[in-house]
Amino acid sequence: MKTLRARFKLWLSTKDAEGVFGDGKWRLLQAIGQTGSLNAASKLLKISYRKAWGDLKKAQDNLNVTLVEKQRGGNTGGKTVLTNEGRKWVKAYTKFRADVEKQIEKAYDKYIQECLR
Amino acid sequence: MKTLRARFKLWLSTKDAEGVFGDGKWRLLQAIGQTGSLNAASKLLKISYRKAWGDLKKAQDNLNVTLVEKQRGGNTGGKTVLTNEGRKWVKAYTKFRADVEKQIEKAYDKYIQECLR
DNA sequence: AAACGATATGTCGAGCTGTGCATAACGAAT
DNA sequence: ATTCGTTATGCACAGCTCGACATATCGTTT
Repeated sequence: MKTLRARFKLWLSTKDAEGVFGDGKWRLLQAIGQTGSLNAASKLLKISYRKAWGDLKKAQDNLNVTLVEKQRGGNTGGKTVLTNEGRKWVKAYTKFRADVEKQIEKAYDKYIQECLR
Repeated sequence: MKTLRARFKLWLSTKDAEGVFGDGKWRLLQAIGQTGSLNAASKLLKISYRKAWGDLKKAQDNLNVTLVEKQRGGNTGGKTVLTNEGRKWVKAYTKFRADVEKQIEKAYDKYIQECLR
């Protein structure tokens, strides 16, 4: 038996749309929070701007929540910053995800490790 | 805000191979247990025999565990049945998965529901 | 008004995964 | 020996996702 480790993906869906919020969008919001720009955030995460933009749109459209405030123009070209709502989501998902990860580790030790002994 | 629900994917990986065991392979083993045949199992799950066979191989190769006993030939053509080891894995993963699902529900209620109120 | 950099959005191609198809190999029962 | 249904395995094709390009738009600053 090789050494195993539990892995997971976690996300939220609505009735009509799958993957409305998850790790990717969570990281994106965090990066936006750090950089104040969607463009910079995409570079930070090493994903295409195209995808970052699409992900953000998908989240906001389906959740009907304003996560960020976007602004075009200006000498800096524009910016994208988190709203309070957006920050609240980041915080909530951070806790959610951390808790789930921990529980999975525990469940793994309890049920899977058992089987390998 | 639309109604949300938490979703997840769960699986096990080794250092060299990703997705060595997970929901798909778990269901496959269950189906093999029910039908006594890899071919029948793939039909039951509505996946191609090609994939079912590949999945099973991947699991066994990477886990170094004999999950099933395969037999070719005979008037029935052949069969595939679970070994004790295989049954043990099914049971362990069943509990593991159920536990994780429950914990995720709880974490969702605790951290996400909170945010939406 | 000109310029600059970020947002906004469509499109084509590359990569991955799974399905379908084709073909062997197998071996107990007849 | 022939038959029959299953396991075994390669390969070409379809669908989907994401990345790379290509533009268009916007609006503050100079």
